[in-house]
Amino acid sequence: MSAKNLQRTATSTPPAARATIADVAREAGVSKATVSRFLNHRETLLTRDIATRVEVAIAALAYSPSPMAQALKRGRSRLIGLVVADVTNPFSVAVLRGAEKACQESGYLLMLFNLGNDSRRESEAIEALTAYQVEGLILNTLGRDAGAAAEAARHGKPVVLVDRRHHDMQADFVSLDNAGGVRLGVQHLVDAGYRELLFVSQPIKDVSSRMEREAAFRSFISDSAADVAGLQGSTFESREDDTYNLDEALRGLRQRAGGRLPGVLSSNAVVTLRVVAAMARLGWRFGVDVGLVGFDDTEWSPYIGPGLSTIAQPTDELGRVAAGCLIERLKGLDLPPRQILLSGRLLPRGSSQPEAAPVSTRQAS
Amino acid sequence: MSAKNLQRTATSTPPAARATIADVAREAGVSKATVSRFLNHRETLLTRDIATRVEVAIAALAYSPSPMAQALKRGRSRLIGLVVADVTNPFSVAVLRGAEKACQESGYLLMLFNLGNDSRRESEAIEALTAYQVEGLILNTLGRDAGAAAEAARHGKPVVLVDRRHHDMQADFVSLDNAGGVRLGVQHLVDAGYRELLFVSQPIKDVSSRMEREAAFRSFISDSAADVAGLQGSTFESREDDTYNLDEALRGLRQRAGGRLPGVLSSNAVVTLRVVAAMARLGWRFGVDVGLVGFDDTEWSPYIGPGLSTIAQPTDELGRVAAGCLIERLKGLDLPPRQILLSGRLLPRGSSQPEAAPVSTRQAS
DNA sequence: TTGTAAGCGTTATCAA
DNA sequence: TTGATAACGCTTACAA
Repeated sequence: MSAKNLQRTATSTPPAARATIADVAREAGVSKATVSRFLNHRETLLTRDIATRVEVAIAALAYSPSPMAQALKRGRSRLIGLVVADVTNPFSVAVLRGAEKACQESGYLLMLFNLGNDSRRESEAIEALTAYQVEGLILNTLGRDAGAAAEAARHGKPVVLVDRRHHDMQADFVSLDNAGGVRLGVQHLVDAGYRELLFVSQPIKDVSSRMEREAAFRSFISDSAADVAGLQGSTFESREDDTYNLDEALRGLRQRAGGRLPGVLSSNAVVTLRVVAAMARLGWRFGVDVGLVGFDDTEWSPYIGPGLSTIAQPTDELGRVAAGCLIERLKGLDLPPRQILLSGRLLPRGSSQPEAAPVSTRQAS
Repeated sequence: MSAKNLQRTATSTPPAARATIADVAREAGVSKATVSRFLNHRETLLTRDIATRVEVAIAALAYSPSPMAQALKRGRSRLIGLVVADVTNPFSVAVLRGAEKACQESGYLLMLFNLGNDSRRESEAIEALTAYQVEGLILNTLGRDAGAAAEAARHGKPVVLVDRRHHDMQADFVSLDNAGGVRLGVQHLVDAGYRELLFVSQPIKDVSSRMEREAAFRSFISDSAADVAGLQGSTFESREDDTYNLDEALRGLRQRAGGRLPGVLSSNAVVTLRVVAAMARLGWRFGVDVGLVGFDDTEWSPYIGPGLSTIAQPTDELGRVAAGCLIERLKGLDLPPRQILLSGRLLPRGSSQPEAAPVSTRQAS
């Protein structure tokens, strides 16, 4: 037993260093190369006797290889970089969660970089992450500064985009089927009798998912105009803290509706909350005064007013699939860029029922 | 200009390798050591002439040092490990956000490991993270399997605990002032006239923050019994999906209250949501039928019923302070373990007003 | 002030 | 089948 080993088993608290491959080699009386072979090619190439000696030594020293050193040597780090535009966004968190899980299951660790909604830092993030030799990147970002991600892809690092497309980037893309989700929501509003519809989103800028949802909304309205008498639609972009214009937009909506029922489709949970706040300010009731269906189901959706109808995204699934795509690529899958669109699920609740239901019939998800 | 450099500037897409210190040395016509000195000791030790040559070469090759190699050599990785019991928990996310920000500001990157509420994987997490040479750990975990974290600390890696104490662990601890928060909440309920109080929490097990809050609740009640006529308190542990017992607990509360006002103090956002669901099932109104103050302010708190009164935790601050503590230690600060308790803030809303207020007087945070 | 060389913990290429 | 030995990209004695 080596001195190091004694230290390790002793109950005193000297800052015991991790055992290295050299320690194991010494302990087992073999060369470092042999230990390395045991680790990487286990069954093949090794005498039974030697193998067990190494095995014992490894156990005795509680040795585990240094991923850092491995990364340096192999170029592979077992690290995956995740860049999110905003960790505060519940959607991002859910993706994060799914991705982290999938990574763990495949033995990868996640390095996280949060942009805090400052899209200028995107290349900084990608830079930092690639410096650490991450093997691939999952991006839930705007891709404003296209160079950075493209650069990573050019370095041969696979990239997966989640929810937000980058303009000119050839990469796997995982997202909700936005058009389908919109159809689900709008059709539901129409079926419930709402006719004057308003699509409310955050500023659309270059966020692909918002653009797609708005486009789908517009085309649904024009496609259905013939079949559904009196169906009208318009759109509104809500800015943070600009309560005035949102209130006005809702007032306008009701006015335009006239005798018809006014309904809102909100483009995500953040917007939904703003609409909720506006309704409270106006003293209006969901369903009765204005109908609502919103993207993103949250834990609190069932408990706001009569319950908020939502289009739930399979968020965990999105994260998991994104990580899965990446890991497939890392395993060598060589395919042209894929698009994977997952379907949303409509959860109808009181906010899309024109007649107020008694409180006790609220339905949870 | 070297061949490598040409590759880099060309617009074709060969998987251009990152420039290394050797490339820079060659380009500048100096030794690797000189380049390294320029990087680490810039001002001192270098001739003006050589320094600029190196500087130019670095710029030309867009060189940046490999943190992996640096880590291997120095033992320091500029990496901080964060282990959270559950990324789904909004509190954890908020801490995550604050911590990530502080880390970024100090040039550290965060490696994330989510336990998904499986506390048995805690040592696995710490193991994985320390293998990557993280310089320190931020733990928002139960610390059931005490060995792992203690091991890390013994390896000389500073550890900061957030929100949850580990039983026998000597480490910096950052948390809400739970006792103060409870006093804030209970005093508010008492002032509003509620007399029969119930503290509802998730199963307490070994979660220190829950234990502390319950203890504070109990002692507040017994301390105030003399001054406040008819003040009574009890506690209830709510299990997931066990709606029956929660409903019963609330019914019991109202029954015990008799002519007095019944009030609930819920121990975190998760529990608050369960209480909200129970109230909906029972068809009771917040404030009027049962008063409520809950730990954790959320974006949706103002919009549930008459608005939920909450005790807001300075979550971002907690994360930032935790990371700050760690970074101080990494810079060499040598102090005995500290406890840093931050105060909560009471946000009174309709749920703690015995008389129902008109909808329009809801106050947002 | 600069260069040479050893070494951090691995893996891979060669001989043996 | 096993063992030296040379990298991987960097830092740091030690020499010059």
